[in-house]
Parts: sequence; structure tokens; C-alpha cells
Amino acid sequence: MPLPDIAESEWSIMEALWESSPQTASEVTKTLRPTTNWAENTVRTLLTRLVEKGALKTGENASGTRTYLPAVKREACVRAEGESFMQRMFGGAAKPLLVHFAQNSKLTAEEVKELKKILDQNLNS
Amino acid sequence: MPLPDIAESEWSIMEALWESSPQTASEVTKTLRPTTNWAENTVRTLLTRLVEKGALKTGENASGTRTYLPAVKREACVRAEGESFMQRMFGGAAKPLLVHFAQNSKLTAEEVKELKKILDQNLNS
DNA sequence: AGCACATCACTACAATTGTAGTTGCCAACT
DNA sequence: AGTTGGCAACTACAATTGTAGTGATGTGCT
Repeated sequence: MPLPDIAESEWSIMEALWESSPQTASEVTKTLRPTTNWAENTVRTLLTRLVEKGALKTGENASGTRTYLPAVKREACVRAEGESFMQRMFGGAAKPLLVHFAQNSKLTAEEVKELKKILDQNLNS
Repeated sequence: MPLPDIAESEWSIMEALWESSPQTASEVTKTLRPTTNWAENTVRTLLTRLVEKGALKTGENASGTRTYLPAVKREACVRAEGESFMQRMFGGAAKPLLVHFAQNSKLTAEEVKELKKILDQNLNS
């Protein structure tokens, strides 16, 4: 089963649930309210679609209200999206992608140090 | 005028024209045929939409047939898409993005060396 | 003159996405 | 018992995307 295809606003929902789950629909709504200001029905629609897509599962809490929780791992989704992005923008090659972001971002000396270490680890693996 | 929003299949068209322009609709179709196998009308639709979006401009060739050429720079589009991707997947932070791709890609020693150099340049700028 | 072909402009149409509204049901409060 | 409020199910609806088809027009070839 290939990973479900998660649209942009659906990502906000997933992030909320990867961050903390299970949550009921109204909990998710409250969690996202500050950033998105979505109506509760909007959140419910997105939750339902994500369940249909197989990205979320449902359960019940103590009071019998339905809860939602991730059915796929965040890291796997990030990898898949990353692959597809790299494909579209850089023909699938990692180096030009890394060059692009290395050049277009401001990084602290500390971060640069860490990244270099990770690049080295990449080699010995 | 913010950069036009270029959909996935539209990217194929743009790539063809960034690669070589101007081209007529049928030239673009032939250019992409091997990879996409799109009907000429499909290509024409995409070309028209991209012109409406302001991503392409039109001209004429010697025989009076319409030609298409980019109205926006590839690098600018890549930057914009990259920004938005980084936002969605990594909350807008460059380091975790770089970590992710540094860890999930196979790189040659040579590439790692180049990347480290670029990271250093990033700092002195 | 008539036909074949390329080009263009329009139209088509289902799936996905963003963003809700409406209705029905059940349980608790007054 | 009637009303209020949460939850769930279903419906809505325009914009965007993917993928063409149809019809009109011009232009050269026979």
C-alpha cells in the first residue's frame, strides 16, 4: 500500500496528530485554531478524508467520542514527499537540492558544524 | 506580482522551455513525448494555462506560428517552491531539511566535499 | 478547385482540494 | 418533557488539475 497522498491543508491536521494523539475532532480544531482559524466542520471534513485515504485511524475515548490517530509515520511521509519534491525540482538528484538549500538559507556556525558532521556520517554508512 | 503557482504537470512544460526556448506547441509536444506521451492538445492546454498564469510569454516564429518562452526564471520558481516545501515539511527551518536530505541520500565522497565547501561559503557571506 | 494537415480557440469532464453549511440524533440540563 | 449542545453524516460548491475532444480556419499540395 503506497503511502497516501496528503494535501497541503491536510498536513496541518496530520502534524497536530503526530504531535499528540489520539485527539477528538474538536480537540484538533482547538489545537489548530490559533494557526488556521478553521471551522470545526472543516476540520471534520479533512479528518474524514484522511481516514478514507488511510492516513488516519479512529478510536474512541472514555466518553465514547471518536478519536483520531495517525496510521502512517511522519518520517515515512516526509521521505515520500521529499522524494517527489526532489524529483520535480532537481530531476531526482540529491546534490543539487542540498546545494540549493545550503546556499539559500542562513545558518549559524553551529548548524553548519552539525551538518558537516552528518555529511560525514552519511559516508561511513 | 507574486510568482505564478505551477502545478506538477505544468512543471514538465516549464522545464522543456527553460531548457530550450522559444518552442512552438508541437515542438514542446515532441520534446516531451518520450517522457510524458501527452496528446498535443494536452500540451496546448497546459501552455495556455501557463500563459494565463503569467509563467510563459508568447512570440511568433518565422512562419508565423506561435511560440512559447518562459516569463519567469527557473531559479526564482525553484526558490519559491522550495520555500513552501520547507514550510510545509519542516516548519520553515532549513537545518532539519538539510539534515533530512543529507541522511536520506547516498552521496559520493566528492559530493560531500563540495557540499561542505558550500556550507562554509554560506557562513562568510 | 478541393482536400489534407497544422494551428487555434473552445469545450468537456471527473478527481481533488479548500472551506464550509444542513440535518439528524442523543444525552444532559432546566 | 422540551430545549440546548455536541457529534456524526451528508451535502455543497467553486477552483484547480489532469487529460483530452471538437470545430473553425488557413494554407499548401495535387
